[in-house]
Amino acid sequence: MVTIYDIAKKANVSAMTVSRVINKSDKISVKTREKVEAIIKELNYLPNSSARSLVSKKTKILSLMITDIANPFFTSVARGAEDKAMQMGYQLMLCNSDENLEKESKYIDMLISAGTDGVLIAPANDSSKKNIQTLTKYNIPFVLLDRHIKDLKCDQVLSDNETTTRRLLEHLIKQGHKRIAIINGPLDVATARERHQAYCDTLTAHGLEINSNLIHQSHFLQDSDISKIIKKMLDLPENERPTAIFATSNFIGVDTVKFLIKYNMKVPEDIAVVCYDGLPNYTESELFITAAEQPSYHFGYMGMQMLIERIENTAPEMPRKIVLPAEIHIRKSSLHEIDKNNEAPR
Amino acid sequence: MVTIYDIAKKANVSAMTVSRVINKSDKISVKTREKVEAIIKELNYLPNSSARSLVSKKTKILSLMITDIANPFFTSVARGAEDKAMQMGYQLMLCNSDENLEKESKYIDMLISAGTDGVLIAPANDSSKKNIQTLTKYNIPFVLLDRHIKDLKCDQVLSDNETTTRRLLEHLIKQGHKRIAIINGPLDVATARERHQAYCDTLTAHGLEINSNLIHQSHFLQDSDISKIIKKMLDLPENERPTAIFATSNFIGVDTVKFLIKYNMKVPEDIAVVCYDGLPNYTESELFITAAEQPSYHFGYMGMQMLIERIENTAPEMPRKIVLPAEIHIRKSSLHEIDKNNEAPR
DNA sequence: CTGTTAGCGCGTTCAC
DNA sequence: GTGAACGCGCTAACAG
Repeated sequence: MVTIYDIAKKANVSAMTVSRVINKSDKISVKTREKVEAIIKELNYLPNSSARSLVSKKTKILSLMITDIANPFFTSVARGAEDKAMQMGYQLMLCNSDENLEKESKYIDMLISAGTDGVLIAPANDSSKKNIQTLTKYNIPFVLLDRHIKDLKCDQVLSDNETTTRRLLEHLIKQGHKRIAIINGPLDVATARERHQAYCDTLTAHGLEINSNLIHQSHFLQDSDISKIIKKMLDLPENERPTAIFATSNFIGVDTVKFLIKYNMKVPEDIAVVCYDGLPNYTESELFITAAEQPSYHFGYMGMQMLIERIENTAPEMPRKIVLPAEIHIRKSSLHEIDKNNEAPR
Repeated sequence: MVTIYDIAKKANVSAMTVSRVINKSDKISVKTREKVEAIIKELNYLPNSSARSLVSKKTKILSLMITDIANPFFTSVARGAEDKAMQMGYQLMLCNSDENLEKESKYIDMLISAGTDGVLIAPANDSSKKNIQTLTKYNIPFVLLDRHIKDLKCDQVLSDNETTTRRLLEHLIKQGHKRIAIINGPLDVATARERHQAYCDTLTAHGLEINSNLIHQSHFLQDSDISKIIKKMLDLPENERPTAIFATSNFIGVDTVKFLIKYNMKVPEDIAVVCYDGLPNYTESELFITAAEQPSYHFGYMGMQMLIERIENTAPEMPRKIVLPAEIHIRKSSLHEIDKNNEAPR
């Protein structure tokens, strides 16, 4: 391994001078700088980050903690985060918590041990607060991604859950739907809770009843057990069955449609579906599900930007909150005027 | 920051004893071990990886270099790689080269500087050899992923390009197709080259002519300019037009179908399509494109496993080569007996 | 402008 | 079983 001493010896200068050249100190004569730089190139010298970090307490490593890289939302977040990190001269450490607190905790410990400069984190759920406070104990800056945590003062980049949910539901209401179900993630996750609240508020505001038979929780991972939930709702008497379903995540939305069809329901004729968050259009066909498309790349990109600004002390003292709007794309899964006569009296 | 000295002082032992406890040395009395362990827990001590690395020359950081995390193939690879790394107590550094040699080179330098213990790498192209040799110069183990590089002795986990290509084409040939086009990635990428070779070999073996008007190269990123290529082929006289197209990657396949439809061609009636590598089925509908589905998760998982075995010296001296088979899924895009009379004489 | 000294936190080496 | 001294590669602080 080549060290600054090897360079120093060959250049007839001290190690300190080499260090100064590497760190672009300006108090170096042009002649020695050029001499040293030439030898650095010749010997293919690359600084040892461990040694540097030991002194500087900085690693130039940032971390991204997400709950599932297989979810296209987070894939795109990762892409954005990585682009920004790279651009600013940082490396990115990737961590998948699988919505699991213990895994998250283990990762946090590893990240602290590795000396990460900062963490962009989508917490598994509200109890992640404890894991995040471990970061605080070590003075490691972090930015909350997608999922808010109560009473945690920090930078965050979030989705506009209230507005987006309301707009999706009002689209359904405008189509004549009165019995709208929600299939949600666990309520100890902020996004699920906020979407739940907005769901209740919007129905109430439009004079619609909130029926607990139409409110269901699953989870956000890919194999969420939607089948049972659908079955349960289809078993309701016809005049209590939902005529529309609000799915609060991409995977939930896809599975909802899948199982509706499996149980011989027509979408949107029998039951309409709208979905919070979209999926990439890989297929040749038109997209089918009405979805609130999120700017996922920017979640990662802007989250990283805030994190780096925080680390490099170019950010204002005050915590910043970025709320990214979603774009509602109305598609076939919700485009069907329901038959008003079919509506049973309440 | 808590150090072993803080622990030592509180436990009335030397730092060395603490170090031995942490590293699970057996030459420690049970009593002191327990005392030290209690204080470690109490003080939330986490070892400083930089200091450790400086001494041990190991970081417990592995790296994954891929060309695009937005490509579902690599997303899944990343998932597999991360799972294995985590399981074995390593952290994963993620790098996107964007099929770009310079970006790849810059990343390699960063990784060396960061002291990565090993790299699982899908090289951008044949010229990546130089970047990879930099790793060798620093004695950093690596495993080639997906893309072979000539005369590079190393562990590799690859796709069975020859067999898979042949089976896809023979399926088309069996359907009666005689003019089969190929839309490929750049030929300085091993997978593209091998699929090209297998394409030529298979056609020849079946007595079909190899027509340069039906051989096209684009690239593997998402916005590959397939439109022009399709247009060019549709501009051929009817009796020279392809009746089927072999797309050598998932994104190419999707775009091929998309633009065929855009130019008013019916798939598969006018032109059939088969594709090397699949895409996740997010939609409610049946998948459409006939595809060779690759076990992408295992590319990552097994690649990491080989890498770790190499690092921990539990691997045989000899380089290992794992070839993972793809599963051919025949779907609608290629299920149409072509009209034999429509075949022009040659 | 350049060099010397000391120390970052830990593990290796060699004593006891 | 335990401890003291040294050095990993680098940079901050000071000296010249």
